[in-house]
Amino acid sequence: MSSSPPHLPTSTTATTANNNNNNTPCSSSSTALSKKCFNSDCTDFKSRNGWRLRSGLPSFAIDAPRPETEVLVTCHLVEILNAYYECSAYEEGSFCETFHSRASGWRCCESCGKSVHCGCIVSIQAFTLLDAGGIACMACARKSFVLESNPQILLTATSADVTSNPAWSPLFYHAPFPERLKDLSVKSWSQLAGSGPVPWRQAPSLFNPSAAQSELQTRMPYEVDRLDTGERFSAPSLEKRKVEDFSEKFINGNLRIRLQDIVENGNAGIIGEEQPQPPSSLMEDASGQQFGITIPYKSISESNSQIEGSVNALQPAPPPPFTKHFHGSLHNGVDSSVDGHIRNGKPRTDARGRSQLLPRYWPRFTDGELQQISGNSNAVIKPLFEKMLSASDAGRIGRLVLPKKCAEAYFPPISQPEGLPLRVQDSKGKEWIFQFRFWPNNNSRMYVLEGVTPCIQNMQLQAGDIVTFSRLEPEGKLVMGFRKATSAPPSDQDNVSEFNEDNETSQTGNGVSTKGDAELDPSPWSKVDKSGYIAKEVLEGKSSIRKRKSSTLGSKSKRLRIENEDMIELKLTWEEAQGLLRPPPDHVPSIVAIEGFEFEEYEDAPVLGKPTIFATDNVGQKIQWVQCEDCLKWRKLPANALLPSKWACSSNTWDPERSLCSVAQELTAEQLEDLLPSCNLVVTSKRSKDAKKDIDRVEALEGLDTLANLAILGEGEAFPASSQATTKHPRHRPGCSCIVCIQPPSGKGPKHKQTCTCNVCQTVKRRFKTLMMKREKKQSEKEAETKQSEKEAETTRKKQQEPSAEKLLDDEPSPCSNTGSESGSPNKKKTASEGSDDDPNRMKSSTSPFKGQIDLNIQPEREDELSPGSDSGGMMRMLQDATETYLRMQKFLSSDGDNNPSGNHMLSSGGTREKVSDVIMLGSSHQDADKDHPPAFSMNASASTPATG
DNA sequence: ATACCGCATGGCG
DNA sequence: CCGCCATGCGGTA
Repeated sequence: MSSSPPHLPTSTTATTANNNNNNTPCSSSSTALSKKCFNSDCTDFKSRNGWRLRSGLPSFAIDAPRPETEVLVTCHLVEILNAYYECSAYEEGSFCETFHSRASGWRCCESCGKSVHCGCIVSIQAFTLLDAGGIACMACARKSFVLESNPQILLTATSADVTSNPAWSPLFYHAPFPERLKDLSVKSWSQLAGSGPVPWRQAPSLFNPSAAQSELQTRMPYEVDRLDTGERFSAPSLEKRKVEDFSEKFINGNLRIRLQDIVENGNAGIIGEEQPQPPSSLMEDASGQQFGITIPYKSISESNSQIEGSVNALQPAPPPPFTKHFHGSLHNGVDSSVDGHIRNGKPRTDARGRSQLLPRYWPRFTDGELQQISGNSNAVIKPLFEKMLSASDAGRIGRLVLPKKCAEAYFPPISQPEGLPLRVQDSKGKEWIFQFRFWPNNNSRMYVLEGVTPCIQNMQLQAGDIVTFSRLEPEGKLVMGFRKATSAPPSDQDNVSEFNEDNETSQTGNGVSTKGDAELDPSPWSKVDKSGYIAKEVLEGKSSIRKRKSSTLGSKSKRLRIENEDMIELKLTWEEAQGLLRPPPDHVPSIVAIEGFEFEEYEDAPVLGKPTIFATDNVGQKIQWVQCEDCLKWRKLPANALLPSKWACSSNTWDPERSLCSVAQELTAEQLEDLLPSCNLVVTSKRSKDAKKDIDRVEALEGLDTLANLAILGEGEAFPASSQATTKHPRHRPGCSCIVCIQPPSGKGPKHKQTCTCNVCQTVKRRFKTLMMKREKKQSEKEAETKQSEKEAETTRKKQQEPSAEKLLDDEPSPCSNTGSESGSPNKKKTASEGSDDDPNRMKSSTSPFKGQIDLNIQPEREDELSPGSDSGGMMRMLQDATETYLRMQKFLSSDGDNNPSGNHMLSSGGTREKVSDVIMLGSSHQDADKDHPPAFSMNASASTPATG
């Protein structure tokens, strides 16, 4: 199997392009890009996100413009196949005007006369093809974009030169269109799709080779029949639904193309058709226009030369001896060839039936597949359909469920359930005989191929792989090929990669390879795509297909849409996260550009920057607040100050006066309080202000930490992080900082030893440590709050003179006694919760199985999120560190004025909340009898005395 | 018990 | 609501 792009940028082509053109702005390496925009007019070239060819070739593998005859091709390809046009002009859609200005392909809007370049990825959304011929710019088209009322408009398409290149359509799968263009592109695509490159329509001559041949002889080499369907287009848009809606209108409404008219008159205004390419090979198949194009458009003749020229130019070799005419046969939906397929008194397939073959069954043969199918013969290959193997199909039952319409359209008619044996040749030329039959099913039929197991096994197919059916003309032999599943979650045959940009292993095998199985990827599912998606997890075996509809477009589409949204979200946060990366001290990073991304490369691991709080001071100057590691005081720094992860007052070179921890904090507690929420981070706490402030801070840190996490992920994973799709549970969104998400996908990459000091591992460790510290802090705060609550409760009770009703459950250290004193750090003891506990806070603090111990030690046990045994080794060490930090924090908080004494967190909410006593009780008992007043904690002045031994 | 066959069921578009 | 089809399931060999 050729893993190289069989379509256009075959490796040969790409290589040739690179070799032949000294202007190649880049090396052939995929990792070292020069940064020159092909657009000579570009003045705003920046490193922007590009995408990778499905072949895995660098997206810039296609060369810069070449001689005029190739310009179109080249530019299209370049545009289509790569994102090298990364200038703003490209993104803004003005690329054509700046780059294509001297190229052919310009047309004028029939309405306003505006020149529009027809045939590049940028312009594709800018015009629509008029039914009557010519184009209309989108502005004009929209004016009359009343589909139902104006059947004239629709059929958009690309200009002839574009339509000649079926490869461009896939671009929509990949092109990182600016969001604002998406809708437009979708619409355009819809139209384009509607005009649809459908090489593959009903094969009236399927079992009538002569008919096919005659047709072939009367048609252009690249001619392809137009389908009177709106469904036979690949729907690369991000929202297939739109496309489908459109197609429905297309089919059912006035937009329906009158194929017959087109065919007969040749000028029905329908432009070229485009072969829906297998998404897995979209990019590779730029030269696959052998599917042909029918361009009844008046300019077809003039375009044909271009087309052919383009094709030839793109092919690694001169036009193959064979012509893979993917001619569709003419039919108006009731062609005679299927007239014999009468079942139940009605035509076997009516026009609509044939025209409504689901896109997922569209054949998406790659050039390589076709070539290999045809071998060196002059056979004409007619791709019929393809189907992704379901678990059932690939299972041992040996029955391959055939899409009904496909079966009825392309397989011999059968009238008896027993069907008939069907001889099928596999990609290696081996012949198999399957029983083609059907089952009555709900007044319908369910077609199956029986006895496919040997073949399936022979081809080493599994669920998720795709079997393709094609036909050799004129002999009419059925050929069954296959395509190993893409590395991406293929999920569906149509639009397998609507968004996924993974192109590297898009075709791990194709069933038409004649090179034997050796080239088959033995574990196609284990491949990890660029986005980190582990297909194996998704589609491995039956489980992946188990949910039978999970592989349908819809669900996948939704999922992908979500992922796409996530990608956007992640991208944003990624950028933010980037801001947290700091070079190691005294390190000057070298800048490397990888696929459009600029990276600072450090010899040492970059460190996570100290999270800071950006603000604007009273004079309007942008500043940031950073907290000293040691004294926990907040210091004001210039906004542009880059801080290491560890920062202390002593590093305050910006404000020498405050470079000592002893210097008072500039920020008042109130200011800090105001400041912290300004982080725009979620504050869910309903606690008192004092508590809230700290919570906020924690939240802020958490948020930052999450960002840092992204950095971690980005660091460890392939860039760009924004394209990473999580294979984690849906709950784990990008940015999720849970322990699961911060781990590299299982099975991905080499295992990291515990002693590994790689960036990822170190970062993860840091992350864990930070996590622990945060939790320590939280816990401590809760403890303090709880204790305070108890104190107040005690006080209240004392005041109420009900002390005797309380039962001492446990000793509790006094947080008050050690305020501002490290030496007084309490050996807090938790009280076991007895009876009901309406106080959620206390509930939490009471859940510890540990009593009478330093609460910090029980932290890991209390943390649901953390498995106690998850890191038994370093846990205590981290906890010790955390403890130190916590103590410092306590000290800081306590000494930071009266506004936020940590021990004074009043739990203000909750009607049953305990009042806080300011009296330390020794040996007093809790009042647990009263369920409305859950037992309060008693305080033990003897903090060092554990209650439990 | 197992495999196969044929049909039924139900999710989903 | 309907049709498709993935899969379940009972009957049979």
